[in-house]
Order: sequence, then C-alpha cells, then structure tokens
Amino acid sequence: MTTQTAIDNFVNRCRTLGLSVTPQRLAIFKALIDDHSHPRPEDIYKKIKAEHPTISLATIYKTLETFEKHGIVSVVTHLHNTVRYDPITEPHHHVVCVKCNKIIDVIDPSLNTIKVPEHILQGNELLGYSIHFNVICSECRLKETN
Amino acid sequence: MTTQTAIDNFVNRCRTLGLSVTPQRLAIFKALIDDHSHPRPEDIYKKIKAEHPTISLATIYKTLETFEKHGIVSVVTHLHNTVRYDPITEPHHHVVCVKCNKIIDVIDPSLNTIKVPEHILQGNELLGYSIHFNVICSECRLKETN
DNA sequence: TTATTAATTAATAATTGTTATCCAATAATA
DNA sequence: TATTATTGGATAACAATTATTAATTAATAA
Repeated sequence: MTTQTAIDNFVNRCRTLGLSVTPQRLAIFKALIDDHSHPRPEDIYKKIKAEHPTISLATIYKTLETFEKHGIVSVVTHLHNTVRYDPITEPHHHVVCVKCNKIIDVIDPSLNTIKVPEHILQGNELLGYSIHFNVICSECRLKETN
Repeated sequence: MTTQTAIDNFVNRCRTLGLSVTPQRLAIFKALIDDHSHPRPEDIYKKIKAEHPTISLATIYKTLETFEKHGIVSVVTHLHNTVRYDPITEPHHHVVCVKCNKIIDVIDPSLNTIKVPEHILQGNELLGYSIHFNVICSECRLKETN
C-alpha cells in the first residue's frame, strides 16, 4: 500500500467514524504511517513541530489515543504505564486486560516451543520470548454494558 | 515450592551473588513471592509500610532493579517506560531490545496460529496476542564488550 | 449565510512514575 | 576494632502523562 492510499484510507476511515480530519490529525497520521521505529508521542511531536509550530504535545497524546481507540493505530503493549514485577523467572506468558491492566500468568509448556524466525537470531542475543494475550476481562466486560 | 523454601533459595542466591540479605530486601522478596497480581513498586511499598514504616519508595525501586538484574524476579515487559505507537494494526509481533528498547516488527504468519489455551477464553474477550522476542540487539552487544 | 452547538486544539497546571543525589547507617573485610 | 564498601532513607529532580480550561474551528440548523 502506498503512502497516498494509506492517507486516503485514513480520511475515509475518519469520515465513517465521524471524526473530523483536522490538519493536526492528518499530520500525526502522516508522521506515523511510514515510521517503523514505533515512536513515542514525544518523537512524533518533534517530527511535526517544524510544520506545525503551534501544536501541543497534549494534542499528540489525545489524538493517538483516539486513533488507537478506533483501530487506526496500535500500541506495542498496553502495559506501558508502569513496571510490573513477577516472582516467576521461568519462561511463561500473560493474559493482559487492556482495560484494567490486570495480568494473569499463563504457564503452558506448549507455548514455549514456538519456532523463532531465523532473522531474529541474526546478531541479536535472544533472551526469551513472552506472549501477551490481550483481552477484555470478564469484570471489565460487565462494566462496559452499563 | 513452599514459601519457606523460596525464601531459603533467595537467601542462598543472594549469598552466592554477594548481595547482603537485609531486612528490606527480605521484606520486598516476601511481599512478592506469593503475590500473583504482578504488583507495581508502589503496591509493594504499601504492602510493606506497616512492618517497615521507614522504608523508602526509592529503596523498593532500587531493590527490585537489583533483583531483576540478578534474575531473582522478572518484569512483565521491558517496554513499561513509555507508550510506543505502531501504524500496523494487523496482528504481528515484535523484537524488543531490553537494553535500548528498540522495537522491530516481526511479520510472520506462522506465528499467528498458536493454540490459545482454553482457560484464557473463559469469560474474557480475546482481542489478540502479541509475542515479544526479548533480545540484546547487535548494537547493544557491541557496546557491552567495552 | 449566519447563528448555534459540538468538537477539537492549545496552553498550561497538576499528577504520577521513576531516577539521581547525597548523606547516614549498616555490613563486610582487613 | 578500624576501614571500606554496600545499602538505605530523604528528598529533589526529572520524565511521562493527564486534566483543566479557554480559545478556535468545524458541523449543523435556521
């Protein structure tokens, strides 16, 4: 998909969602679309500031949250707000509620045998891998229906 | 493993590592050992304060970092310091350098067919899953040898 | 078009999470 | 016991995020 069609899709998507396509939103989307570095809000802010000198960092935050809520962009992990410690040091996995950030251990040996793509091992030292099963947990689902 | 043997192991482990087993460290370890909620440093602080009224939150942070460095505890994700956005919304995975927090996309359909344990689907709404391949990247490995 | 209302943005303050600093206290070792 | 290294506590500094509020802009109806 070309950058232009991605932008067109974005615009259509916004219209469908009832989101106005403001210059700020467009700029933020453009800043992200061909960026494979998984930038922080701050990074996007810096990238955009030259062309949009009056944009506020808070706008970047809010816009990205809006985009995420509507599936226009994604976050690499929902557990980015604070460190969470685990007494288990053996390889295992986690269920993560994207609403309340509850974390539950998943200890299942069958998940420890996935085939690691070759290219990951090129140059890097693999320490292990961990699977995040992103869910809306039962408690949060109940709350949602209210 | 009983709590007591876990504590014994901890004490031995510290001795081997040349870490003194202080009351604070013991308290922090104990607070974590049977806690499956994946607590934040703040949570541990609150849990301990009654018995250790003089302990500082900074000590909790420092101690947990020390523990993590020596493999006594683990962190649920290394990407806990800031949000990272991704223009890709389709299911995919990531290589994460635990030193520099660089993130690289892993798009490999064979990783999208893992068998999700049944119990995860009980009550929860599964949105998807994402694998973090934790590595020390080539750049950081080079830096380390200095 | 203009008036009205709703949505969005900017500026900034406040809050939260984390780290650094510095000194005191404690532990390890000579 | 004396000396040195490690650890901890208090607090300041810093970084990331969120909340607040007012101004601006966009959408909609008259």
